[in-house]
Amino acid sequence: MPEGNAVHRTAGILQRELGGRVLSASSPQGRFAAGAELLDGTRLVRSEARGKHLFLGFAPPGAAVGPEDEPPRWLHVHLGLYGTWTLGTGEPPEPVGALRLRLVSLEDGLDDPDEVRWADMRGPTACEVVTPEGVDLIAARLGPDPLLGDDPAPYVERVRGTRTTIAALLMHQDVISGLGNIYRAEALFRARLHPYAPGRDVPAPVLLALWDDVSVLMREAVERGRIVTTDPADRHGPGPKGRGLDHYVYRRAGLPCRICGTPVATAVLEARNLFWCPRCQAA
DNA sequence: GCCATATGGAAAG
DNA sequence: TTTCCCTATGGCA
Repeated sequence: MPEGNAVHRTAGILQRELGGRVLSASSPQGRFAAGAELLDGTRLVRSEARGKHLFLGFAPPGAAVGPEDEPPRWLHVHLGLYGTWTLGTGEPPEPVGALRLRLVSLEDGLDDPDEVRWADMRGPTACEVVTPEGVDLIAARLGPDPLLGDDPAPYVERVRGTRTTIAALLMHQDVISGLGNIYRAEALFRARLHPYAPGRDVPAPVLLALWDDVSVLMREAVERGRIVTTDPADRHGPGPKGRGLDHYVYRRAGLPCRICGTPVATAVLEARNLFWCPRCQAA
């Protein structure tokens, strides 16, 4: 259930665990059988993320693919809301349920069964084999990604050019890519921005500060494997168990704002739940 | 253990 | 605008 941070993290893990290896690919569920066949027996040579999209580059096992060479074939994955990767070492477990794709390392001469690596993927919204041009086509639909160190100018320009609310725009992947519902709510709170402010009314320096803020937060989350947006000084007081102190307003409807105590407000915007503090984020 | 909910987006209608 | 994908988590019994 990833926002951009989790996708970038997964890309790194897959690169580390399976990168450079020849893999078997299968679709126990059957729904990706044709695609898996195209990848079966090829080598994973690249693992990259852009926004919430994951791209795995594959090349024939014998081909010399250097850092500059473009893999001829890519697996494009978008996990959507339910999708998930599960990785492991050793003998992969018997496939259970709707297993869309299984990748298993196939190195000749490996005696140690623990050196077998596998990766299972379930429930993705998108899972397809595409050409390099196909990758470009998908990337062209995406706005700048804070985790890639992109130039934020196009994002600022898009936001400043419309009356659409800032809360809606932060979720539009063609405006800024990688943010999801948690970062939307938390970044707006940290900026003390009202979610319904029209994009054109938000000053460019404020938009740039928000960009810088999520860049740092998301980078931390890639390392940590978990989204924490509260500053340490604000991480106090009674709260739900577990991750209850990680956020300022996300999923805290009706609970007191960590800063001012006002009950956190909620509304549905473009079919997604929105959370904000009506006092700290005054109109 | 059961049940409601959801960090998303594409396809269908 | 609604439906689908069909997993994982957290709260509660």
